[in-house]
Amino acid sequence: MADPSSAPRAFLIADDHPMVRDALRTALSQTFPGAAVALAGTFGEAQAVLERQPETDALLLDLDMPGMDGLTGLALLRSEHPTVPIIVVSAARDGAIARRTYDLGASAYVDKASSLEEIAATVRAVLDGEILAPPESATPDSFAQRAAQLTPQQWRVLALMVQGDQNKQIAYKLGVGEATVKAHVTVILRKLGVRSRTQAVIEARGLALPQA
Amino acid sequence: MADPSSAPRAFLIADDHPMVRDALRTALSQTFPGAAVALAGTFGEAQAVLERQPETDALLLDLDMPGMDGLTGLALLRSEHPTVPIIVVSAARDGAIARRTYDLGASAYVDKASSLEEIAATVRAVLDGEILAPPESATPDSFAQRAAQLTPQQWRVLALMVQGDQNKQIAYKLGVGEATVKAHVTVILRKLGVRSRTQAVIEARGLALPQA
DNA sequence: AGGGACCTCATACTTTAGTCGAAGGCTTGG
DNA sequence: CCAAGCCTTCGACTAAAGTATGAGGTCCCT
Repeated sequence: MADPSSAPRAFLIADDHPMVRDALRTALSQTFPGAAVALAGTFGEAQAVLERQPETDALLLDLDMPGMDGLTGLALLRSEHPTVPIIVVSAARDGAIARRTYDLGASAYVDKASSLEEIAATVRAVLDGEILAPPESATPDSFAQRAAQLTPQQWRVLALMVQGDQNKQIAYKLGVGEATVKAHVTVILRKLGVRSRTQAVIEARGLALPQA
Repeated sequence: MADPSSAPRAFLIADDHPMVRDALRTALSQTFPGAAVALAGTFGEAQAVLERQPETDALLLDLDMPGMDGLTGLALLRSEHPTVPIIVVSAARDGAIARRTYDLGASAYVDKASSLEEIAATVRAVLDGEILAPPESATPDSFAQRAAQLTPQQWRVLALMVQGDQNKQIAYKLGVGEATVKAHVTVILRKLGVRSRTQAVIEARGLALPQA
């Protein structure tokens, strides 16, 4: 470990709690001297930062952030920037969620109750190329797996569907025609294995919040 | 106000997230040099610390901590140590909760999304003897209120909508015509103040699983 | 240069969703 | 009694959602 790999690291911390951001930034700065740490407090900010800085070495992502509906946002970031490793930092001590984050391509999952040392160690492991073991995907046909088949634009459409937007509004927000949105919706419904927009929204929301 | 009151301050931070504890401790140490900051990760620990150190100048208390049932724990601490000002630090951006914390004797309520500077300012204000005024009056019309106006049959329809059923299926399950179901849906949407079935389902599910 | 995945859009169509007006039953109070 | 109000029901109509087919464009990989 006597590796002074002075490659300057670039990180992005996405969390809506300033306190958590500060704590994580401090931890990363100490563990990786000279690292550039970007901060984002909303889903949109995180997207913008990644857009400007695609070479980010790791993204520490909080699932409970304004603008991203739980795992939907994670999936969208993953499909937009497949090369950026994402370390999910969540308060949910629910094992099921952890498993689904792996299904959606997260590199690691750490509980917010972890110490900063543990988190730093996890980041280091991810930078070393490890993908912390997905604990045996039990459900062979989980919704998360089906959802992982969506393309970036399809995720964007789904994200807006989940917010209750209609096709016309989605088309406007994405700057495309309504026909295009409909085409995407059709594919989304087929990929998710549901028969209506409402069912898709229910399932996608189930990604964010544990089932009832 | 040019008071270099060098009286060494004593604080207690009660939060189950180590990161949050660290961040708050750092903030307090910088704002109040020489301050003694105790930490607690559970309700029981907080109780023990207060028992040993009844002269605590302020307690920063997270409502979501193991051992205390939300506001119940706050009330208990208040009755055990009426002289210790309590600053509630919560993630719930629900105005109703904030109001109730004041009812139970909290000196201040700050959102976890606040910056460390804001929190430090709040602590200073409380030390100066202020009890921050319980702000806004009301949740003007919560979704629950709106939903309470539904008739029994409308509730049945909504319950099936929330499960992803289509009007035709709902009609069959309730033994009525599809036109009837549609009529109910129209009224439901108006009462809930939404413009589409999807939005109604989103809101209704948020009612069952209260969370962000 | 070709194949493939993705995004885009148009047109035409079927199905579902949602609105409007109206009727009948039911209870309540003047 | 009977009128007023609410609930339920429904048909006819308009709007939105979803499907099918085809097609043109970019980008990337081989």
